Amino acid sequence: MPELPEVETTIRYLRPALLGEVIRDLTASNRGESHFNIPFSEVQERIIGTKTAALNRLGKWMLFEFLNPEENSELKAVGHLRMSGRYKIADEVIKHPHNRFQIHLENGRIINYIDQRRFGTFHFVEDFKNHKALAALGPDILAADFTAEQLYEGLRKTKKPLYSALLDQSIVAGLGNIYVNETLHAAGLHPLMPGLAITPTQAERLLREARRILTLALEMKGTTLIDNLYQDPEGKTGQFAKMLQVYGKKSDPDVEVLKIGGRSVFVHRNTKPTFSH
DNA sequence: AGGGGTACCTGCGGGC
DNA sequence: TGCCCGCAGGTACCCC
Repeated sequence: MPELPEVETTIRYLRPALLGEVIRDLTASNRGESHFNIPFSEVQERIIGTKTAALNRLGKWMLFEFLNPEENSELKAVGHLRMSGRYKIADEVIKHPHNRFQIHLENGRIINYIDQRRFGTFHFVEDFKNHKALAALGPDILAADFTAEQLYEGLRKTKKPLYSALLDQSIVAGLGNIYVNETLHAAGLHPLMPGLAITPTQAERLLREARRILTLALEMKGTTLIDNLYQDPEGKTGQFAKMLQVYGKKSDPDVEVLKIGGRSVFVHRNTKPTFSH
């Protein structure tokens, strides 16, 4: 589910709720212990009594930093929402069959982690550099110093179709299925075009359209589709779904559904598979 | 090395 | 109605 706009929206709500607040307790329910990479009792030992010092985003990954004020020691964790994770800020432990764990703050607020499919992760690390997936991550697509030239270099190295190359988080981080579909459509490029066929002009257009779409999606607090699975930490749904041009439009006669790497890809019939520019 | 297929888990909607 | 299949916004791992 969540891609860059949903993760960034989540972080923007969580930051003011978490930063500087002492964690009084951590509880789990509905098999929520499975989200952690160490035994739950150890998670509790480590995190209780700390306060959140930082929360940042890299691609779709969430980087947590906690501080133990007494020992003056640092604790780091890497979180991922995967397909169905979301956080919900409340004054109680939300009654929900998918409420997996809860961060209880000294001020009475409770951060609930809800995840239908339980793919999401909350892994403690010695250092962010040691985290395999983070270490392999390419530049964040919204990073100010990421350029169209870099995107061009990244894409032309692979013979993968553009669709797969843009999903590849080691080339550029942050895009998922929805925003890749929308970006390719807006840029007028066919998902099956080989990455190595990209031109500098096309890479520039791709980056410009991706950033335009992501920025708009951010303003609209992300995309919520089936079952309201994605909600921001205040429980509101993202409004970008109404802006989608191709993603999920399987009943639109102007949109063709392809299968690439086992996933559904939506192409407008105006988008020609001729790979010239 | 890179790329494809599959697994992880739960629930929903469509077709029969 | 009810069952079975396919599908869902992501990544990790195995295999060639």
